[in-house]
Amino acid sequence: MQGAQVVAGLAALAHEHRLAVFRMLVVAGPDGIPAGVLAARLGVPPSSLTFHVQQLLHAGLVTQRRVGRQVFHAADFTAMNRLLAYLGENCCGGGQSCVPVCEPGATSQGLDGERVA
Amino acid sequence: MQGAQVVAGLAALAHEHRLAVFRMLVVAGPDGIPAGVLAARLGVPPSSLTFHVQQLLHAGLVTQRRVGRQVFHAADFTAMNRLLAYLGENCCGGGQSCVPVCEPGATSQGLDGERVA
DNA sequence: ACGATAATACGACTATAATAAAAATTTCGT
DNA sequence: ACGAAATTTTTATTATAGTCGTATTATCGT
Repeated sequence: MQGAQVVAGLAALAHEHRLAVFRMLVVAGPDGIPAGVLAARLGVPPSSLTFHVQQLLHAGLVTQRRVGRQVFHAADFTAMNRLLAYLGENCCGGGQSCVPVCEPGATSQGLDGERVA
Repeated sequence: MQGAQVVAGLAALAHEHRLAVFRMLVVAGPDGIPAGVLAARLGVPPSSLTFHVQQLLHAGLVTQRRVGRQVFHAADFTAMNRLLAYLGENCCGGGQSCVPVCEPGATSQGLDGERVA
C-alpha cells in the first residue's frame, strides 16, 4: 500500500515553510540549495530549518548531499511525480491518468501538449 | 493561487481517512457519495466522518449537496487542478507547467433527486 | 592545533489535530 | 404528529506538531 507514503508526502508539504522550501528546490533543480541559505530565505533559525527539512527527507521528497561543510538539498522529482500521479489517478473518470511526469535537467521537453488518447 | 490555500489543501489531504475519502469522491465523479456511506466504508463513527469532511470542505476540495436526509459529497475538480498545478509549477525548469487539467464527465446537470446507495 | 562556520541533536514548552460518546438537528414515512 | 434515520454539534480527552535556545558534531582556513 503506497497510500501511507502519499499521506507522508502530503503531510510533509502541508506546511508553509516546507512548501516554500520544496518549491525553492523545484525551481533550483538538481543542483540544490544549502541548508543555511534555505534558513536565511525563510527567516527561521537553523534548528527549525533542520526540523522541517527532515520531514521532507523522511517523506522522500528531497535528497541531501554534503559539499564541504554545507549540506545541499535537492527536490526528488521522481517522488514528486509519484505523488501527483496518485492524486490524479482516475481523475478523468476513466482508466487514464491525466498527470504527466516531470523531468527537469533534461532539455528533452517539447512544446506540444501531447497526452495519451 | 495563494500558498496558504495550497497548504490548506495539502493538509486536508494529508490524512489516511481524508485521502481515502477524496479518492473515493474522485472515482465517484460529480454525483458524489452520501456521508453515511463514506463513514461505513472507512469504518469510522459519524461524528469522526463529519470532522474529516469539514477539513476537506474548508479547504475547498469537496462540495456538499443535500438530497433528502442524506448529504452527498463530491470532489471539486477545479480545486484539485489548482493544487496539482501549483505543485507542478516550474517543475520542468521552464515557465511552462507540465500538469494538465482534469475534466471528468459531467452528469451533474440534473437538479432532481438522485439514486440512493 | 585553534578559532570560526555550517549544520544537526537535544530539551522544554505551547498549540493544534484527532478521536469519539452523547445530545441536538433535520428530514422522511406513515 | 410521532418515531426512525442521516448528519452535525458539543464536549472532553489524548496524541502529535511546531518552535527555538543551547549544546554538539563536522569541516574549513590559517
